[in-house]
Amino acid sequence: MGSTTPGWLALPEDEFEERYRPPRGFTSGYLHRVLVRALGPAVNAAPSDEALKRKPLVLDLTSPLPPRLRFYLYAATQHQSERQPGTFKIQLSVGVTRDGKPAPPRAKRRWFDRTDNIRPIAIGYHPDWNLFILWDADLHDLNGGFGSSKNVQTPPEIVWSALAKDISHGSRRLHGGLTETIVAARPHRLVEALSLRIDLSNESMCEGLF
DNA sequence: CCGATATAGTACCTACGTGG
DNA sequence: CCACGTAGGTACTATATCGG
Repeated sequence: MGSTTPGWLALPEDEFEERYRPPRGFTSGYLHRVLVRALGPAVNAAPSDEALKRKPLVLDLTSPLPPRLRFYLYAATQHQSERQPGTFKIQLSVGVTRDGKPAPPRAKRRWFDRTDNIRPIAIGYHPDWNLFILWDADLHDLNGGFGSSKNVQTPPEIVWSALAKDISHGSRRLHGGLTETIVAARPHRLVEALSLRIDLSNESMCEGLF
């Protein structure tokens, strides 16, 4: 795997965009490639073409990041019709069943795949603004899993802040008094954002639940 | 050419918080 | 203590893209 050096990984930004970015709608292949490019040297082995198409994307990473993470990457969208203007959201449409990980044909309830103790990362990417948003995946499937296409939202303030400062984080209140921390960052600060994300997740796990 | 799957977008419903 | 208003979350539906 490590011997593979895909051409798209080395392409200049604009050329990559021109060649790989779909005109309308965003494919997993494109989004995953953007992710890998953003992580750069932090990625140990470039995933195969097959892996790039498949939904969650498992990447081998270098220190100080965990050796492996499982990315649930979605295109982040923004609606003016939303209650709170500027709110970003992603819809979780992929998951596994409670116990194992057989593909869910039409499973009512789904969870993130935690096989091999690989931490799931719920991440959204906004193609127009080149911004990554990282949610707390653990927190979302602790509520007995999530429905068919669960929406996960982000307060605009975190996004604005990230656009201004390249990286930012904030928290939002969930029902039940839980607090979810969200990290947003531009691609070149994504590695930092990931570290921060994991740090915050560990914190909330300690203080909130047990 | 047909079918399947994923993404985008909108609407509705419920919970939480604040004010009277 | 009750009522009203706002925000968050869930679900459904439509459209587009990809694969067979």
